[in-house]
Amino acid sequence: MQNRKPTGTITIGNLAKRSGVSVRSIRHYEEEGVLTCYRGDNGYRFFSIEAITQVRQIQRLISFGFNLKDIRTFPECMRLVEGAEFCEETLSAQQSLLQSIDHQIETLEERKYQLLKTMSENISQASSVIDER
Amino acid sequence: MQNRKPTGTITIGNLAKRSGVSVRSIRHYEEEGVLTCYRGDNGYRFFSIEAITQVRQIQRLISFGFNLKDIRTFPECMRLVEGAEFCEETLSAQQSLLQSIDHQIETLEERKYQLLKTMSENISQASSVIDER
DNA sequence: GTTGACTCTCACATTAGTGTTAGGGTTTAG
DNA sequence: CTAAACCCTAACACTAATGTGAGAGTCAAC
Repeated sequence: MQNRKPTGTITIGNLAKRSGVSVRSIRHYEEEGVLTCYRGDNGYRFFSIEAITQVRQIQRLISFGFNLKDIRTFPECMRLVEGAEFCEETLSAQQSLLQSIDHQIETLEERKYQLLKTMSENISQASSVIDER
Repeated sequence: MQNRKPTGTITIGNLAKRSGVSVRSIRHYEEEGVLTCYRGDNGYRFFSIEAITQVRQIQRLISFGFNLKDIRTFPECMRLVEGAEFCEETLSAQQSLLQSIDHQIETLEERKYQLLKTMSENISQASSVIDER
């Protein structure tokens, strides 16, 4: 059991409790290759302590609008993979992330503008829905 | 055929061409109850000319982030259903729509802020979680 | 040595809009 | 009459993350 559970590692349930992420999601992250783990000879997953921050980071990236396929391509340092040091790729990855967010904001601003336009048209037109052909 | 195709109506393919919305989507809108049509005795759907603006409006509402279930509950005037006049409900519906968009923008601004914060911190956070058990 | 708490894999459900295909009627033009 | 071009219903696929449950193995404590 000592060689089955490498020292300094935690089980999936433990990781789930500590990170606040469901066991199901963690398994999914691991299956999708955005999270690594050791496997005991009983098949159990054993995660390093760093995985706690990793899964949180993954959920943060998801909340940014990325899917797991995107995240998998990110530099390891950005995913906080253990052993990864700060790397140059992080900056450009974060910059494109920032760009993506800005783009989403722009899209929403455009929708807002269109809505306001529609609203002002409704007030002036009020009943000109008899056109079109 | 003249009584099968009521005058002033168009077929689904025609509506698709004129509105730029796929036949499949139009059928789906009709099935979901956000779009009305007549049925010929051959089972064909016949839409009024106003449906052209209606399906465009539906897609606009979808682009605002609403689903068809939401849209179905909207006042008819907001969905531009034929015969509907301007009504008071439209304004409040549009206002909550506006509020929803503003909320989404706020969320994104927060994410952007968090990202910028992360970017400025990212050197120091790799080894801040050494608490075991 | 048995029970309870874990873990594993596999697989289907959900949400929503849209694409696609199959199999079969209908209309229209030549 | 026939062929092209429409239309119909029904049903499954896709995307993506997560929930849920079955059936089975494992571990720890009493």
